[in-house]
Amino acid sequence: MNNGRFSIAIHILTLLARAGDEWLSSEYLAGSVNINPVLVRKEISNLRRNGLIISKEGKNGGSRLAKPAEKILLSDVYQAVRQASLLGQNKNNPNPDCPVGRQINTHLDQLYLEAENAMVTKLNQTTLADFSKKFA
Amino acid sequence: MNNGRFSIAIHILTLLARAGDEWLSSEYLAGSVNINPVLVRKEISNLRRNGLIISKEGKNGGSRLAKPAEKILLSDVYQAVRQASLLGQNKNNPNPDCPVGRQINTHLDQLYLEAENAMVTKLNQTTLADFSKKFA
DNA sequence: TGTACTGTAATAAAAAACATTACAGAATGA
DNA sequence: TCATTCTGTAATGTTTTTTATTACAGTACA
Repeated sequence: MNNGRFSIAIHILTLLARAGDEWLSSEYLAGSVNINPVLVRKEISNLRRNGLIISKEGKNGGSRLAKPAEKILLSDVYQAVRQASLLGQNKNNPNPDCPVGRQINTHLDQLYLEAENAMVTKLNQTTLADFSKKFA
Repeated sequence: MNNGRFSIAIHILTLLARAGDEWLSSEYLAGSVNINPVLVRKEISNLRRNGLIISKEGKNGGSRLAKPAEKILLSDVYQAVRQASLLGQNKNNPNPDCPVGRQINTHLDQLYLEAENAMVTKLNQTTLADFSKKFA
C-alpha cells in the first residue's frame, strides 16, 4: 500500500483540514509528522500537482487545502501517492522458458489491480473531513 | 501489499499446484521465479509454517501442496506472507505534543485494517486452483 | 531590503530487500 | 555404508529504496 508516503500525505492533509484557511509552513507540518521539512515539501509538491492543496511562496506563506475537506476522498490521496510511486513496478524477471514464469506477471498484475480496486472502493467511502473529525 | 514476497509465494504455489503430487526442489522453483534458491527455501519455510505446503528432506526431496489447490485461497497466501512481514510496522514517530501527531497512528492503523480487509475479501474469492488454471 | 517562506537539486546516510556462501543434517539407493 | 542430492538455516555481502541533510535560488511581505 506504500504505507510511508500515504501516511505522510494523510497526516499533512489532516493538519491542513483542521487549520481551515490558515497557511501552514512546511516547517510546522514537518514538526508534527516528525520528518524532514524537505520531504514534506516534496509531498506537498505532489499533492499540489494533484489539485488537493495550494501553496503560497514567500513570507507568511505555506499551504492549505485547495477545496473543502468534505470534497477530498481518501482515495484521491491514495491515487496521488500511488501515481508518483507505482509507475514501473514489476521488478521481477521470471524465467521466460517456463510456462508459469512466462505468464505470471500478467496474471499477477491483473490480480493486484482487482485487489487494489477493492481497497480503493473502500477508501472511496471516507472523506478527509470524516477522517479529521476523529481528532479531539 | 508487500508485493515482492506475495508474488514469490504465489509463483511457487502455482508451480506446485501444476505439479500435482511431484516433489519440486527449491533449485527448480528458483529457476522459474529467477531468484536465489535460499530465498525460495525461506518462503517455503514460511508457507510450510502456515500449513500450505509440505516438504521432504534428503535425496529426491522437495515440496508439494499440503492440500488440494481448490482448498487454498489467495487470501491464505496473503495472510501467510503478511504475518511474517507486517509485525512491527509503524516506523513513524509523530510528535506527541501535537493533537494530530499524538493520535494519528491509531487512526491510520484502523484505516489500513479496513482497507486491507476490503482487499482480503477480494482475495478470498479466488482459489489457487482458479489462479493456476489461467496458465496454458 | 531584510526576513521568512517555498521549490528543487545534489548528496549522504540509513534501512530494507535480495543474493551469496557455507555448511550441518536428512533421506535415498547403489 | 557412504556418496549423492536434497532441505534448513546462519552469516555475510551487495544492491536498491527510502529518508535525511545541505545548499541555494526565487518569491512575497512589511
